[in-house]
Amino acid sequence: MGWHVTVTNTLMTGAQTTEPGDMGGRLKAAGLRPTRQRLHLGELLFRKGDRHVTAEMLHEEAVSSGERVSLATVYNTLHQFCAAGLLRELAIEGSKAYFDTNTSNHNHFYLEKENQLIDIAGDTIRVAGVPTPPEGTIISHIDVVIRLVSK
Amino acid sequence: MGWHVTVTNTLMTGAQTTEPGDMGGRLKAAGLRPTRQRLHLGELLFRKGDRHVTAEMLHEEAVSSGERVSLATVYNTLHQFCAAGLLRELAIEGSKAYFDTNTSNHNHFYLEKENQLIDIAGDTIRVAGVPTPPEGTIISHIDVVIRLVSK
DNA sequence: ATAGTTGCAAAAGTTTTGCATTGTA
DNA sequence: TACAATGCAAAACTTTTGCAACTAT
Repeated sequence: MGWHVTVTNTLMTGAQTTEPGDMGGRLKAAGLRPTRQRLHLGELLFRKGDRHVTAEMLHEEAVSSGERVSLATVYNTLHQFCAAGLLRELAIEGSKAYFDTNTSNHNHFYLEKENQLIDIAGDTIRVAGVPTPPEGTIISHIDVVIRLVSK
Repeated sequence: MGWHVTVTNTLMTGAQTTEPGDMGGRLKAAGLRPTRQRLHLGELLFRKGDRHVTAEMLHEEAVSSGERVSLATVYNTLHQFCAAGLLRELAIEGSKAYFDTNTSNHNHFYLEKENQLIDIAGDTIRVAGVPTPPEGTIISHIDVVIRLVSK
């Protein structure tokens, strides 16, 4: 059995989230009440193009920018946004969840030293040779993480 | 630019860890003193073929089998084994580290419902189209996790 | 002795839960 | 007024650290 793979070389250029629009509308469309905290967190997440944040980072940012919000609410909001399809959760490192504002199919470089994630556009990397999944299961999604170290 | 990939379909059959041998020797070879706890944890890890464990799971197993050992020591031991190249740490799920007794290059199915990992032999999956890493960095390692859900 | 190592109690870090409060109809 | 949804303090869970006890010269 053969296979053809066209190799491209594209990094994502950021800022291709669905249009920031008015947060209120977006939240309602997702079935979430547009509360003060959610509006503020939504602005922080989606105003600046594609982002990879931890709960701790977003909380710090919210507090710095003047919003009174607890870390617990940031966690709950991030999970609600995930459930609503506005965010995707990434497992990159034990004991710390990252949330990605880009929910389309794509992959990541991870710079271990800097704890930094860089998007790789979804049509760049090809994965071939995936075995048939065990009986009774189907593939939900394939994660590829390319771990980088300093040269 | 073209590419050929031969698609195989191989799951790992387990029990292909480097020979269990005597743990004492293995630990010494890795530069670790063969203490009672390390010997016992090493037996649990390497006697049974390839395994994917969390610290909590291994601790529970050790205690059940009669060893007096704290969870902290299990963590420390797992990390020492990793540093010595006897184990590899996997980031599969936020906030829980898995340790794999198979340190060779291979990939994983992850069954979300059961929290179960299944090895896929290293020569099965091919990843093509990886972009050039950012200046000053090199690829240390590519993780592919195929997430499964019940049909 | 003593220099280095080990194992664990306690501390730190991360995430989830329970419920008083708020918001909506 | 009733009913559901929200936000956060507190609880739970996961991991790391500091140091007393131990080991091997």
